[in-house]
Amino acid sequence: MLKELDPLLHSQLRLGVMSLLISVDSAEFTWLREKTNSTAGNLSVQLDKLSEAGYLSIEKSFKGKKPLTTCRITKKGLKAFEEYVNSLKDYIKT
Amino acid sequence: MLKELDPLLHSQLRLGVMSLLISVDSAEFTWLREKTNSTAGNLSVQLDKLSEAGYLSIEKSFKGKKPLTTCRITKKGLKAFEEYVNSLKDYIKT
DNA sequence: TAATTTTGGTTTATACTATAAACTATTTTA
DNA sequence: TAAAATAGTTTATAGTATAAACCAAAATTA
Repeated sequence: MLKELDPLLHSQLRLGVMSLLISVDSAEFTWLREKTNSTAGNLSVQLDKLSEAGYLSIEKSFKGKKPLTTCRITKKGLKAFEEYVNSLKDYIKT
Repeated sequence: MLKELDPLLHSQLRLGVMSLLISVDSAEFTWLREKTNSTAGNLSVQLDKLSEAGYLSIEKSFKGKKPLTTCRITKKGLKAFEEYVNSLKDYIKT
């Protein structure tokens, strides 16, 4: 029987964000936006969802005088990501 | 830059169906329903979508006196699946 | 044999989701 | 100082996944 896929991660943009975050210490909102090629609004919403789930932490500060949103994957997020990938493998092994 | 993920395949149930279909010659509705652990209604809708996209073919016949829906992946479907998996790899390589 | 349940689905209503458009506040530029 | 750019957030909407409701026939049961 095929496993369930964490619906929070089974979304192109959120998965992209998590994927990017696992390979860096932290990432700025604007960088994530560029890398995922998403709109700011969509990214903002999806970051909130991941944050509320405890999959990433968001820190709001300033870079000079401009707002700066910094994201970091959490332990919980990493675990969820790994589990998701693991479940997904059943679906994509050809 | 992360690639687009074919939205038709980026759905748990549809991906599950396609995943099952690549390893068999053909599959009956009821078998797909059991394997994916889905409701008949949901499966019916998702099969229609895959069929309309040309990703699978649906043949309706009778097994004895009972209706029988048989599904087969198409060449187009196989190609789309392979492309999806390929794109997905960028997201999940850890 | 009449009523009930099961089988094998389809159609449809609804709740949820992703997404972009509209907006805010500040800063930079012309 | 007016206009445009930056760095986002909020919100409206279109699209999607899903199950509930439904249908017809067959099988079972009483």
